[in-house]
Amino acid sequence: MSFESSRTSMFTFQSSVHSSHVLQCLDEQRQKDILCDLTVVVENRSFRAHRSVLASCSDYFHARVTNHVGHGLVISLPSEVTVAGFDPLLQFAYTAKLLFTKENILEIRNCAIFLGFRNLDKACFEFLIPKFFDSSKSTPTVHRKSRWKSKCCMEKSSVSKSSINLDDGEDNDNEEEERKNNQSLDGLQKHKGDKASCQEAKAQADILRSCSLVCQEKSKQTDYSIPCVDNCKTPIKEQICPGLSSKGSVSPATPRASSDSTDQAGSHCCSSKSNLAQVTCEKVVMVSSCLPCVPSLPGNPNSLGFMESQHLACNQPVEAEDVQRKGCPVGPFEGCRFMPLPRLESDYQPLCYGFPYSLTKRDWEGEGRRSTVEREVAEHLARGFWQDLSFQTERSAANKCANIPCLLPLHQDSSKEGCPFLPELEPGKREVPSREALLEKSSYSSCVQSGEDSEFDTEGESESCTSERVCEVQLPFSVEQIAALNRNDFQQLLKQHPLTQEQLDFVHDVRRRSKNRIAAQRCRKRKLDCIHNLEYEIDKLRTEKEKLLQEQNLLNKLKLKTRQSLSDLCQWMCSEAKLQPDQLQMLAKYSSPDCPLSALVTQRPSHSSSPSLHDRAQENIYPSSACSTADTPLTVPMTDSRGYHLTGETHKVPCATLPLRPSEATALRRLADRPPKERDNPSANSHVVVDASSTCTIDQ
DNA sequence: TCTCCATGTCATTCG
DNA sequence: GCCGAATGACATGGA
Repeated sequence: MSFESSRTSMFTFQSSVHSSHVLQCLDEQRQKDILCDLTVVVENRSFRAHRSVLASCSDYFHARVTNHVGHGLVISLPSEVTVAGFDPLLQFAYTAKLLFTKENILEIRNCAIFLGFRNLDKACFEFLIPKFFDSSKSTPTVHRKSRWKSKCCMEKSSVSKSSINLDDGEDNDNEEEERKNNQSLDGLQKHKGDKASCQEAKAQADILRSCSLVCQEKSKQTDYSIPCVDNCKTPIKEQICPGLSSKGSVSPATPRASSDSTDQAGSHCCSSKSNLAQVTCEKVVMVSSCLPCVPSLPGNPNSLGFMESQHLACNQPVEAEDVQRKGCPVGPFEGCRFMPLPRLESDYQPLCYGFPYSLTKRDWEGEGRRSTVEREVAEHLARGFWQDLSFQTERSAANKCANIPCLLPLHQDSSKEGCPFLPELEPGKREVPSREALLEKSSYSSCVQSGEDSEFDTEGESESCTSERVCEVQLPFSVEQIAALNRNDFQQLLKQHPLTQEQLDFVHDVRRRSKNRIAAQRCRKRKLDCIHNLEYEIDKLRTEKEKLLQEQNLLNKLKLKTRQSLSDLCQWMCSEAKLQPDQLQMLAKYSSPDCPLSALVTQRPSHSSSPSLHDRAQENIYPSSACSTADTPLTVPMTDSRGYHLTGETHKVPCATLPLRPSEATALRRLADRPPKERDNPSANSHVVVDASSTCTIDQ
């Protein structure tokens, strides 16, 4: 398909359609029993197939049919292989899609291991089975190497009797003989490491070597539709990355009529609508081939769906961002990918041709909304794709690309490692093809929904990619560039690539929406952060408020006690001073209504009615918090039972500071400044000292 | 069937 | 006038 000449003039055309078309035709032939040269009997049920196809997918079949000449080969599989397990594998061999349910995945896996089906072990089973089943349950370990292969190609010390029979080259139509062979195979597998078997194997080393050579030769072959684990470094570009041709060019989107297989597979797994509804969450289709070009992204399990409905189109584009950023993904999963099946039977619609993945509308629209298993599967596969590259990206970035329907020049920034999908390119020479080359060699086709009705509403619409609904835009650069470049660089890019108005509109629209999408995400994140901050502030203020209220209550109590103490003190002083009513009124005049002195106007002090200050002090009515220490005692003159002062006797009350209003302080000052003779009080030597801070200190 | 939530997109405003 | 960012409003689909 390709030819090479000098490097300057060499061109390579690589069809992205061919492999899929061949596989599809083979499947159709199989269904019509055309050119089928093999009959596989499983549980008394016959399956017609092409030995070359099965040999390409299965080590077991490869070993069984390689040296077989002639037609009419009948291979009866042992009891370990069941119809439920083999039928999906056969479908997989012809469609690269494996449909399975939680119920039959174990059977499929066992059959796959037994038959040595490639591309299924780690990518499919190692993760899914533990996920499907309770982790507490012991899930069988999936062997990376098939039993058959491990025996035939790796364990050269053992050989089975069937190997001998395989080499005889005779048609073996005898079912009984086949069964014997199968039993031999089974016995070989079951008694791995068996000493006797090893000895027997040594005795038949030549036959084993023959088998080993067959396997090795097979591994070297690259013309299999499904890349092998062992030869993943040299897969057929066309098959694995159909949209990619050499030199980093991209072939036109792949028209692929795979709906039949998908529908058939879907109907196969779901015989009834009710059953379908029950198992949809667990039903996964695994697709091999082409998938590395449309990888899922780590941290973005939802990117499986990729395309929004608005962007669904027939020639679904390749996720160029991923390819660009990570290069051609080559991982242990060999391009396998899981896609949940539609949840409803009605969703089994004819698929959109042109894209290597047969996805229904719902599959593509399901971005961001998948079940847990689906997400985990996607994450698993995504990690598998990129784990070696340690690629990290945010979901936004994934969405950014996932929603942008644009075919891109692949491997513009491929992995530094050798990209097996670009075997013709030397490292460091993977350049972005020129615009002319791109447009000439391939179609960087981007199907963009031109209208609002971008969904595949009907089956007919889903199959058709009419020009009324879809406009195809070819771009010489990637969507990632469109979205990621700054303004100047973006303008520079546009200058470098003269675009049509349609292309410009598309590019600007993509850029605008991409920017806006990210902005919206930022905006929402800010909102959430703001809300969280406000909640924190609210809690903080509430706590502070409670604290202040408690302090306020304490101060109120202290205030009441202090006022009461002052009132008592004033009463005592007035009684001691024997103030006249006019004098009391004068005091009240300078006091506020809530001043204790105002009570004196209407209430004549009475020695008997109110306890003396001494008594109050003895009762320790003064709050300790407001009382002074011994350094600032409140010295109260002692009085006798009649109220007269006992000259020279004082009593220190542990309260010194009494908050007074200015008017009160003034009144007290005047009272204190009265000449002793004006006071009919023998204790003329007692006086009141009022300091400037309006606190009253009574001293003698 | 309704509600909630996440997300993308559009329209608008502002710098 | 263009562009980017921010944001409200709306639509959509899954849970």
